Amino acid sequence: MREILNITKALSDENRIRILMCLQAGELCVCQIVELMGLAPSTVSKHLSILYQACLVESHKQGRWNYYRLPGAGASPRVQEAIDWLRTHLAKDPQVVQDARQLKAICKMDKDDLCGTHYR
Amino acid sequence: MREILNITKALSDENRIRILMCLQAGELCVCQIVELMGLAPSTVSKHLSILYQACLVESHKQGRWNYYRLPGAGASPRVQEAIDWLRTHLAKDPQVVQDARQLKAICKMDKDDLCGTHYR
DNA sequence: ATAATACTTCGATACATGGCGAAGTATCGG
DNA sequence: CCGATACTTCGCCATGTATCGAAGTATTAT
Repeated sequence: MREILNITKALSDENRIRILMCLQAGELCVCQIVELMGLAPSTVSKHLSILYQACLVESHKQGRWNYYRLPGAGASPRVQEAIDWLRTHLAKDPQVVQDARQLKAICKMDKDDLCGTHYR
Repeated sequence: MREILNITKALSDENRIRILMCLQAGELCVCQIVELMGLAPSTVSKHLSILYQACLVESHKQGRWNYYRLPGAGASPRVQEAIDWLRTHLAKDPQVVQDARQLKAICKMDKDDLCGTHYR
């Protein structure tokens, strides 16, 4: 029950769902997600940690950058099915489609420039 | 997105998930759910209205009793899949199993006696 | 009608959650 | 080592949510 609730609670916030949907395109580093969502880095970090606790994302550190991605084939069925459910029913969602479009632009930007705009 | 969030928000509370799982056994009237959950009738009513808004339950009135049940075959895939996901991954959950057991006893009780204990 | 029943809605309260900025941590460049 | 970078954690505040009891509504019994 605890694990199921971790998942449903994690999915009960629009911003966290948007983050998950964006990760369909491949792994992203935090600064890219911050840019996309237009939220404070600390807020995004919190969202990511909630998704991580629920096993809805995996992360790995590479130098100064933390990358997050959707869980791989080794993930539990309850997690995979939950993500598949979202993918299926949000594929045409306007917000999700727009995020995917904006994400393409963000991925073309230089990562150093990106982070530079979030901190000073 | 709104509909998906209605569902995930509705499922982000343990008591509401317990209610849904109990309805697998068939439709129940509010007083039976109140007895099972050990919550105030007003609280249960609120939970049921949230589940109803999310289309996760259907209801019909029969005299003074309001019955709630899981959605039928006409329900949207997103709702059916969500409920199936819960069923699958909570089938052996201790709380869910215990609720199912207690529910059998409650269904044998007289409905008038049941409601009599919740109001005065 | 009147009273009782079976809820639902309302109002208040306590706790949980999302948001931010500031401070802390880990890594890299010079 | 020292400063800069890329986060994460902490502390705070505003909003949202779960809960209850009280009041309101609809139906049935007398």
